[in-house]
Amino acid sequence: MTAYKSYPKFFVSVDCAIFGFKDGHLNVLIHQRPYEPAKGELSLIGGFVQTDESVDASAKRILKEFTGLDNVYMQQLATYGEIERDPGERVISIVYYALINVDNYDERLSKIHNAKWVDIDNLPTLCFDHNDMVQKARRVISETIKNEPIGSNLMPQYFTLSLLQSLYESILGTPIDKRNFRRSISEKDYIQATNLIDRTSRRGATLYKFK
Amino acid sequence: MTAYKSYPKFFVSVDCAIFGFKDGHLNVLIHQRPYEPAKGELSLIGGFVQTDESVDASAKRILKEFTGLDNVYMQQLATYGEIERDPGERVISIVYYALINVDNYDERLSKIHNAKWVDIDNLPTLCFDHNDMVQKARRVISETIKNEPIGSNLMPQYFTLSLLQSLYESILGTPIDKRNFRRSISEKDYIQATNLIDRTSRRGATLYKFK
DNA sequence: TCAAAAGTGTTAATAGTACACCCATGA
DNA sequence: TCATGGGTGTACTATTAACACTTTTGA
Repeated sequence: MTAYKSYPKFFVSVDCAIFGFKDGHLNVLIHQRPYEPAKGELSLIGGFVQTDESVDASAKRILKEFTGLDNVYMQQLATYGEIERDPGERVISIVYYALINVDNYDERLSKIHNAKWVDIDNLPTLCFDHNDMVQKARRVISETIKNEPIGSNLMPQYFTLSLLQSLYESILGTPIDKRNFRRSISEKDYIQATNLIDRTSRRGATLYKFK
Repeated sequence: MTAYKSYPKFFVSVDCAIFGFKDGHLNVLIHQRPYEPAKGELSLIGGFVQTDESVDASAKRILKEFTGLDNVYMQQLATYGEIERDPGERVISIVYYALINVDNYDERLSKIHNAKWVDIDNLPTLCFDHNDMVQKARRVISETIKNEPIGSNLMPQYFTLSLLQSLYESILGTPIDKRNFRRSISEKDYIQATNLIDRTSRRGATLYKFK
């Protein structure tokens, strides 16, 4: 029926750059590779595509295994296909990035998988081409956050404007003027004030939520 | 050495959305699929990744086979991984888009491969998910041309400003004011006037080239 | 002489950037 | 009382959008 028989087949993996906002910085979830090659080296979260799932479904499954989360903002980033990118065997890797609220993240799973959050500005050396993947994801997120309210995926339900600003600064990697930031956010109409007050600062700050 | 043995392998193809500027419109190169499934249906240019080439190299090889061209502007677009996207067998497809100067294109190869140019605004139904691929590529090209001189890949060596404007209009799918277009192009400093005059219009128009 | 495409500036609106002080409160 | 982070407005600059007439020349 098909004429494909003579063509080669490949292992296809999915790697996920999972981002969370933690301690005022954009963080990415990494773990120690549990198998050879590069066993014990630091790696993005990943796994192999199975025959009974689409590539998108594979990415969702892997994310759920490592975080316990469903219904997460996740986008395909790029495919890495160099012959020797994995020194063990040839693996073509399709990379996704996800934005999660770290409050919802299941800490028990992080224990099981040896996973930890690392500040994107102090990223250790990861195995293979995984550092490239993270940097590329960050560039895409930087562009996206200028036009879309993707911060809603990273913020807690209620947050102060200062915290939201620190998210933007951490993603963009540049300081932002407080007054300009507040004006541009209020013009965009993504968020709304609540009656709640954050009392961790002396004066207290209005808590906002995404619409 | 590796723990991958138990994972499945997949056919991996590359599909190329090859764009050219022809008769005042953005066109894409399609052909009739030469093998089952969907033999005879219209399709983007494609082929299978081989073991001795990276995915990028595979895309370049396929482009060269169908157009005779090397050193072409080509970018990875996305990977399509639905289980049933190819009704014959499961194939994961990595899509690239390329921008070529149709004057350099080898017409003999188009005969051999049954290839033809079609206006992107009158795209016929293509096999599988190929129409989605073309639309996605067009969106990316639209965004890119606002900030980068990628028109240089599509234009003939010498061109009038009216022709360049029609390229932008065809890519963006919207009319552009002539004076605003000329100002914005000249501010960007991508192109330079030559001494040559295009004589196909009565008055004659200055010919430009990309720097 | 006229049809057809080439060429050319100004104004208004919008978006983005720079910048500094007072306020409320808990320690 | 004072240190800390919360909150606020204005002026300038750059970018984008809207808009119409004159020029050249081959048929």
